[in-house]
Amino acid sequence: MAEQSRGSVTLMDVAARAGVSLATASRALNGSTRRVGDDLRERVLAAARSLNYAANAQAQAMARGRTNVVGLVVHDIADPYFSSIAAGVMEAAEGHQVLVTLGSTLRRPEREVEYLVALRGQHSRAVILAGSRMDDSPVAEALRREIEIFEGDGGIVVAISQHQLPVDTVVIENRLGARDLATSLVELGYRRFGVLAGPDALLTARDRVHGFRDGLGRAGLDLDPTLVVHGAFTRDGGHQAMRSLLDRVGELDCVFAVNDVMAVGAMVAVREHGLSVPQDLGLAGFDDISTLRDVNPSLTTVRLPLEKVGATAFDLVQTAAERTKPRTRRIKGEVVLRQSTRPAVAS
Amino acid sequence: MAEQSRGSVTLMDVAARAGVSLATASRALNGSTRRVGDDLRERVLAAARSLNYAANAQAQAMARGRTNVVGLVVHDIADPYFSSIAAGVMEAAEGHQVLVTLGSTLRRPEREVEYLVALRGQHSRAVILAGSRMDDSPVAEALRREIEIFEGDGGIVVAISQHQLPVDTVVIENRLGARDLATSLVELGYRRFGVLAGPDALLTARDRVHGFRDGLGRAGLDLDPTLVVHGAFTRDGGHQAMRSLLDRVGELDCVFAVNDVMAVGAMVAVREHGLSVPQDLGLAGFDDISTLRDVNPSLTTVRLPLEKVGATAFDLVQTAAERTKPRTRRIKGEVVLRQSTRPAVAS
DNA sequence: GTCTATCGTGGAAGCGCATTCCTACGAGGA
DNA sequence: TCCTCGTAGGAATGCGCTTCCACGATAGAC
Repeated sequence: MAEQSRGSVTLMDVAARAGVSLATASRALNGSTRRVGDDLRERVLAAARSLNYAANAQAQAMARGRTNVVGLVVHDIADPYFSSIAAGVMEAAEGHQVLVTLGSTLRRPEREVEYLVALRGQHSRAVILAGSRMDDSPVAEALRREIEIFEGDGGIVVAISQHQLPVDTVVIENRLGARDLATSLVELGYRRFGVLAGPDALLTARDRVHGFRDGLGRAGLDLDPTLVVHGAFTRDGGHQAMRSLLDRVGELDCVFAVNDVMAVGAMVAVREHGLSVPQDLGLAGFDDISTLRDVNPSLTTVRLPLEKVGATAFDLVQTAAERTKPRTRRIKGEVVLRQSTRPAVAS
Repeated sequence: MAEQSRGSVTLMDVAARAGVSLATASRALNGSTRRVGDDLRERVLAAARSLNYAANAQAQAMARGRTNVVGLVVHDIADPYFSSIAAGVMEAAEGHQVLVTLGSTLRRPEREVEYLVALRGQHSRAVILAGSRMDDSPVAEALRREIEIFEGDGGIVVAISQHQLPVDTVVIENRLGARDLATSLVELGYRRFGVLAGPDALLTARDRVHGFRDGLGRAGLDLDPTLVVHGAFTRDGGHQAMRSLLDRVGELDCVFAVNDVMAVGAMVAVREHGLSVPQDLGLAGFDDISTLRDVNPSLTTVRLPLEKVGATAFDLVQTAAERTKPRTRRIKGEVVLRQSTRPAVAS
């Protein structure tokens, strides 16, 4: 029997209908340290139900002085890398009575700061910054400053990617993964590598290049700097970067794109050029984006458990109370060799 | 010169530092009908800046009686279909002073209702339900009821997909798109079709099958019901469904998967069976998911402007005040013929 | 049988802000 | 010079809720 009154139903309405005080109604609905008699509790719950009562979350937040909103800030939600992480966060949050709000910076780093301010206004319990750090000191400085304020207000900040900020961080082992990949590729017999390196300012991209060079170095190989071309971290970026490498394709036997999306773009560029992967050129990516697992030839890459990354970040949020100093959780990637790097090694 | 005090900075702190009253500080910061002298305004703004003041959003919401939170509820944020829509919504929301909160139902329809309740508690200005309606009367009934309550509280509800609810809706022309696709495939010379149909309860899937059958019918062709197999709306669902069709592959010359993700799974199944697309079998999908545009052979599909869908939904939210009855915005798909349906027609 | 913990309940304060109402002040007309 | 009107600033109220405190009743201890 829903009784719709003008405006929304308040706790007072519920209390009145149940014939109890505001305090009792509140205690019955949200359970507190105080106990409420069974009969009254029942009456209150029944009243709430019949009135379709939904507690006003802002009023609760104000009265309690805290909320259970967790902000998640990503660079681009349409990018499967981030949407996988987001899915991991949301799944982990499931059943924990928290509301996840999602912000997308559209790849503009200064928006990260804006979101942080907005989330502070919301009195967010925590914010998860899920994107590569940038090599951009003014913005980084502003971010650092705003984080300090946010934490000063009692908020929790968790970062995903590099440990560049003095906060709990889920570190993705980009260097290690790229190094292992390089090692594996050398084992397969490749010797002359090109790299599609992504934006230079993006630390994730840079780490992967460094790690890759490292791995080659351990095998006694050099990476020719002129064969490292930068480009956007997207499919088109990979496509363009690969094209600019095509006239030197004779000097290469394998190309490493610093993420899968770029690798797919590169694969198209190679094909358009009349060459074949892996017959004419090996190709490897990074991330193991699940929607790209079925490209043909299937892509050699470094598998990153992205949903686990998100879940780990959420776990850091949940356990932040006990921390005394910034914690680090390392997530490793695992090389997955598939068809794009040698017919014989088809997975 | 940030002065960090215990707890967060309130408007009262700002007013005190500027040497004005609370009321004046509020008016200076948010501009109201009333004017504030220039000197005082300057003082207030300077004080706010130096204290790193961020207005408490819940307090504002409570005092004003409304918020600028817009809830977006999707079935699965890791699915590129939904993440594209989400990106469209968020981009459209950019600069409109609204906070988008994202909920993922993990494909459990009853969670849509739960989110609606939570968002009502948040006093959300609006909620966008971005997922196919289900053919599930108890849940649908509960949803309908909760929508009524939500709207009774002054909230705006916008749906994306089918116009099954009495709310503003962005209708995706699934039937029309599938019909056009069928027509195009018949023009290409295909005659004997199989369909990987997705879950039967999902109206989006069902509409696409119906539309496809419709298109065939117009060409005088029948769709053998035993060649329509259901399965999950995912890559693996497509893979399995295709496998179950493989023993009858001799009776087929083309398969329509009701979305791209399933089509990709199907393509793998076909390949694993030792057959080739399109030489042995044509294959078409639906959605034109951008990350899947580079599969090889490239996929014939129906392009859906998903970001535009999201943007349109947001526009409906923004213009909801003027509506007198549920509005409908129709978004059409466009057939894109690529390599998966005939070597000669490579795009 | 009285006295003191204990527990369930109600009253009321206060969270931070927008906003209404009120006051004081200055300017302009008579 | 006096009165009136317009305007800028301040005090106070209330949004819906949690929680501290007070109070009465009940139960256990002596």
